[in-house]
Amino acid sequence: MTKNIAETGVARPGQDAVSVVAQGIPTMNEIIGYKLRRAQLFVFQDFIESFSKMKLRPAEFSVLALIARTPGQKQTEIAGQLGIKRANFVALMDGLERRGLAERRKAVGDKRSHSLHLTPEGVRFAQKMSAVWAAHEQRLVDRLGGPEARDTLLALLDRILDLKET
Amino acid sequence: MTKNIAETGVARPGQDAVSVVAQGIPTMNEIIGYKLRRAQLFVFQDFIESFSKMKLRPAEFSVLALIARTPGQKQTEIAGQLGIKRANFVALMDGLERRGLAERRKAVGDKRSHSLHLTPEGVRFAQKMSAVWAAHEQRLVDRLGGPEARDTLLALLDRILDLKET
DNA sequence: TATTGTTATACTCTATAACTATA
DNA sequence: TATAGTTATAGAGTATAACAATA
Repeated sequence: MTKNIAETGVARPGQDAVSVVAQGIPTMNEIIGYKLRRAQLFVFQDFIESFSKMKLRPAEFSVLALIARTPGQKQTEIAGQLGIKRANFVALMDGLERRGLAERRKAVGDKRSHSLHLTPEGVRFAQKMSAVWAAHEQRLVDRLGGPEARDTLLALLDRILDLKET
Repeated sequence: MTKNIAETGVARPGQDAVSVVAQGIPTMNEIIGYKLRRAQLFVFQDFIESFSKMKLRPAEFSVLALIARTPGQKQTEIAGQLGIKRANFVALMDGLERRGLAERRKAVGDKRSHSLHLTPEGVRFAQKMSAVWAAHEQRLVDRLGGPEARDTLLALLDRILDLKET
C-alpha cells in the first residue's frame, strides 16, 4: 500500500493536502465552538431577514417577549435574564418606548426602579412578531429534521449552559 | 377547579405569573436561536479564558489551525473558509505576522496573491495551542455527557448549516 | 452604604467603498 | 475588465466607570 499524502507530509499548496505540521491540530469540523458559532450566525441571519420588514432585532424581540409574558418586571431583572448589561439596556428600551411598543412605569414601592409593560400597540405587535418567529423557527425545525431533533438540540445546548460554574 | 393565574390573566409583577398577553408568545427556552447564542457565548468565554495566557483569540486560533493543516493557501481562501471578509483579514494576519507565528510569501504564479505559512515558531505555537484547545474541548464534552453527545450535537449543527441556500 | 437607572466612553467585530498592482 | 490585497471608515454589540436619585 502506498502512503497517503497526510502520512508522507508532502503538502501541495492550495489543494486538499494535509501538512505534517498538522499533527494534533483539529479540523474546523470537530471544533464545537466553531460549529456553534457558524450555526448561530446562520440562524440569526435568517431571523434578521425574517424581521427586516418589522425592523426588529434579536435583542428587541427577546425583550418584548419577556415583557409580554411577565409584565411589571424591573429593567435590571429583564436585562439580567438576557445577559444584557443594564447600561446597554437603556438605549434598547428607549427605542421600544419611542416606537410606542413598551413603556416604563414608576414602580409602586421603589421610586428608583421602573416596571416595564407593553402598550396596547405593543401587545398587537408582539402577536404579529410571534407569528413571524414561528415561521422562522419552523424553517429551522425542518432543516434539523423534525421536532424530535429540535428537542435533542435544545437539550444538548442546555447541558452546555446548565451549572454555569463547575 | 380554580382557574390558574395564566387563565385569569392576573399578572403579579416580578413573579412567575404569565400574562394573558402571552398567548402564542414563546418562552426563551424554546427559541433555538437564543439557546444557540447563549451556548456559543458560554463556549467562547471558556475558550477565551483558556487562551488568555497565550493571548490568542478564536479567529486567530482558526487561522493558525487552517494554515497548519494546509499551508500555502491564499489569504482570500483562508478568509473565505472562515467567513471572514478579506478586508478584515488583513489586520488579523498582520498580528500573526508581527508575532512571528505566520508569514506571507510571494505566490509563485500570481504576483498579486500571498501564500500563507507558519514560521518554525508558529509550528511550535500551534502544537501548544492544540493541547490547550483539547483541554477546553474535553470540558465541553464532559458537560455534554460524553463523545456520543458531542457527535450528536455536531451532526445537528451541520444540519442547520448544510445546504445553506434552500 | 448599596442599588436603579443613566450617561459617556472605549474596544471589538463586522460591513462597505475605494484604491493599487497585478491578471 | 476582473481579482488579491489593502486602507479607511462606519456601524453594531459589548464592557467599564462614574454620577444622581433613592433605598
